Amino acid sequence: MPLPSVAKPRRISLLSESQHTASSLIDSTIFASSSFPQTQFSNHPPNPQGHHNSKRQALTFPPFKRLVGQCFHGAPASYYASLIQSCITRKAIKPGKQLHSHLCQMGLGFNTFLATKLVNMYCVCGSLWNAHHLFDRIPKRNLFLWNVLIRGYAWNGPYEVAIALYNQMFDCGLVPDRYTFPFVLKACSALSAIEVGRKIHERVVYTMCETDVYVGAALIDMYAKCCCPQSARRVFDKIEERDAVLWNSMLAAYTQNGHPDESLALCSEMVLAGLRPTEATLVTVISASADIVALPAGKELHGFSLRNGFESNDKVKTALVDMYAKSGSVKVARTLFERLGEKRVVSWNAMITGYAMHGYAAEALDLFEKMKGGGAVTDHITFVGVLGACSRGGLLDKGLMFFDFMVREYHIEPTVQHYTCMVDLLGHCGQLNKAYNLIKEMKVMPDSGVWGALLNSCKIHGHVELAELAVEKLMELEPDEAGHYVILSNIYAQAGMWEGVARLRKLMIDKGIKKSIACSWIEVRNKVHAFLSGDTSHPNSAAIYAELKRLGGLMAEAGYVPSTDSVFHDVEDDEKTNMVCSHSERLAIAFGLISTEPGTRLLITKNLRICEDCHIAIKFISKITEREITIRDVNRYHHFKDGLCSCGDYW
DNA sequence: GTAGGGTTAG
Repeated sequence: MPLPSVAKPRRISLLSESQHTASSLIDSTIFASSSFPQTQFSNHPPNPQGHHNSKRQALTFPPFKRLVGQCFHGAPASYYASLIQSCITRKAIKPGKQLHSHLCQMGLGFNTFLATKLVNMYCVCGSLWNAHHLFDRIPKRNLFLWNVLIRGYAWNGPYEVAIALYNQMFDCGLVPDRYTFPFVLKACSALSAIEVGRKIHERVVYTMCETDVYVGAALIDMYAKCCCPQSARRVFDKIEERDAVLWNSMLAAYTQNGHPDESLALCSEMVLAGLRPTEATLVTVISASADIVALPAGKELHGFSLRNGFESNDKVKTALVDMYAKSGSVKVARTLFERLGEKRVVSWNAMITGYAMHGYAAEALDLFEKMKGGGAVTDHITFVGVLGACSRGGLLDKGLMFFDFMVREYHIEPTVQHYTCMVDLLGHCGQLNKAYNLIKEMKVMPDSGVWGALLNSCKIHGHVELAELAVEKLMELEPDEAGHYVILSNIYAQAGMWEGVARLRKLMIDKGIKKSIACSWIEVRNKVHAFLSGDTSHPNSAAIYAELKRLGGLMAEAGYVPSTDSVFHDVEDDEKTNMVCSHSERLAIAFGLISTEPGTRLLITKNLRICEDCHIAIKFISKITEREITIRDVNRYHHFKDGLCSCGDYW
């Protein structure tokens, strides 16, 4: 925003001026100076080139000091309040501090009204130490003051202090009000502190604030961040007069907790209830449609946003880039990405990770270079995309270089996701010991994703010892997940260690662990068709199996040799279907081939990780049929594993 | 006389 061009500070009598004029004066006096750095008033971090060094600030502030010294004697508190407000609006802590010091000289430093404004000023500027220090010295603390400080901590952290202050309020005989709750609940959201959050909810009910939309939205957000969407829904249902933000909060609660279908359905209800979707509504539900890989729903939302004046909204457009990229339409995503008015880090990340997800390693890395060249801010998610691209593309040297680059140049501490990419990359390239050493060096606790990446690599390279170690860790982290046992069993089978296969099978029976049912689905002409492994319930089942058999013959001619390593997993299903491998993704592909025009791209979604043999088979099918086939895992959505997917019933 | 809530990448 360009700064106003008033050059000289005016010297006038202020006592008869309105607050608005006082505010304008301080604006023009302090902030109009062309030498004052613009970044001082923005949310951006200080310029590393040091544009606002002490010399420049010294040049800027004297006019304000003169103003303070010459004009303020006898001014009413409301006048000072408006000056502090100017500092708050511009997040200008230095003039604010000067004003604070002046008020102390005038004996107004602990005036509750003005001091509360000053505490707010320090909070808004992120200087919680100053805010708290002043708070401690104010003799008469009212509820308003407590709320201001709690809000400061809820915005800036440490969040625990916001909760501690909330508890201290009671000791001082104060009762929280409808303003207190959203602040303290925000701190609970940040900490995922569900127990504290529930206690606060009890207090909300006790103080009859449950139907307030602001409190309600904060409660919904708290339950959403604590992975309790059902509790969020109960709050939502109790509020009769709902505004758009309340609806948006509930939509986000569903989207964030892996219920994109519920989010889309609720959005329809919102429109039927007569509410106009806002930017946040669209961003949330477009994100939901990306998670569900429901391209028709996503396209519909794209159309809706165009018709309702969001065509030039960059946040909505970024959500669309993400949706198209995740759905495999990377070209459409790129076109939209290029049309963005301002490319923010989120937009770059959506495009880079979209490329990485679908194996376009060169495009992802090329875009990353463009991002760096344009001087865009880079964050840890950018590197999840970059390292993911290297991992998918088998680019070992580049992956190692970027990992090093991220730590040394960008000072980004690697997260568990970065390590997962690196273990996957090293492991796939056969450097299993290096992958294991990297896990041992990790500063963060390795999760099931990291050990799973190592286990998968062990399967590819037949490394029994490390696979046993990885499964041992995975059994601790996810004791009921059948997939880990199955993979180890297959590794034993590959190595001819049949006693190991038998031992694992017994272990699974003893523990009562059943393997998850793999489900894949494909959308053809606006209808979703879902398939289970070995499924024969589809009306076109006979034609699907005939197509699979035909493909099997063509693939054999093209040199495809089915892998025999998956004995534990596959033989039972395949015996039922005359030895045609009928994994769910292959059924979905066969159905897609007989139901769509030649040349149509096929997008299959799968709820479990695709096996290596199907990976190879799909490459053959793609080559033979000249079709682009994309498989997307959505295995993070647990509800797909609960048997909800049956043919055609999903919608 | 001062204050409040939601959304965007793997």
